[in-house]
Amino acid sequence: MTQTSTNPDSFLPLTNAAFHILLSLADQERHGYSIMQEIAAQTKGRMRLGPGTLYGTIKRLLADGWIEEADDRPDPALDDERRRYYRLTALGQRVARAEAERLSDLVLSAHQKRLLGDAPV
Amino acid sequence: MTQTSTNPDSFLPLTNAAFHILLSLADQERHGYSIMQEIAAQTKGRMRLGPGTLYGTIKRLLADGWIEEADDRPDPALDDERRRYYRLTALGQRVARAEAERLSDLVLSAHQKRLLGDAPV
DNA sequence: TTGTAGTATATCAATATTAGATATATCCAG
DNA sequence: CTGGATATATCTAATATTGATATACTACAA
Repeated sequence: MTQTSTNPDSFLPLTNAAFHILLSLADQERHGYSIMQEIAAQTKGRMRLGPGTLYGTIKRLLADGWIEEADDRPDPALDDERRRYYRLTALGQRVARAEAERLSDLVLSAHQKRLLGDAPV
Repeated sequence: MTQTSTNPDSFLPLTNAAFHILLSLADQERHGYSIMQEIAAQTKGRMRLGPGTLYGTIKRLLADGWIEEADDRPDPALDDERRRYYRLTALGQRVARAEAERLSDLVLSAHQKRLLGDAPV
């Protein structure tokens, strides 16, 4: 039995920081500092990860096998040797999708309870 | 200046337990045990609050003024004297709505990054 | 070349949150 | 009259988060 059949639901719910980090890596590899900036930009500055939360969570995500360090580095001219790039693993992608679905259900529920406007039934 | 102008965004993000409890109270008053059952039902058993999380979080929500105890009790024939009923305060409703909007943005972002299917642009 | 703001990673202690165990007691159906 | 579900509450251990602190490199302008 391969790990592919692991049910990602058993890992939910994710912490806020963990989901934000996985989401920031969903479309491209990033290094820690870039993850931090992406989250701040994506949330219009409302969500800010301090270094403790950022690197602490990254360490945990690596240990859980949800992200991995990428060897391939960008064009050396644009690179900074200090950086450590990360990408989602297959498991990490499934966990992130499961969490996104969970949140989607929650948002739907908020519409049904009239907490949010014009409910999509 | 009344409390009505307080910016609920400053309280975000909520913990998972806190948002689930607020959401369960969005459409009706409930007592603790009923909140627990509603959350389990709403999430198809995926999210379960233990008594520690449930009553601990309720205590915190009361202290923050996001929920309050309701004096009016249902038809005595259907009631159970042990129960303590809660309802959202005006502030609690605004906080819950702000959090729901935050989650809605996250879900949108997940669609845009192709983590979830058929993105609503 | 020197300073300094920004980039980049990392750890630590204090605080907050959660889960599960334990406790106590009531309600209700059989 | 008894057992299982209902109902609230607290405690401890495990986890998670925050902000401070630390270190060092990079880029740029004075």
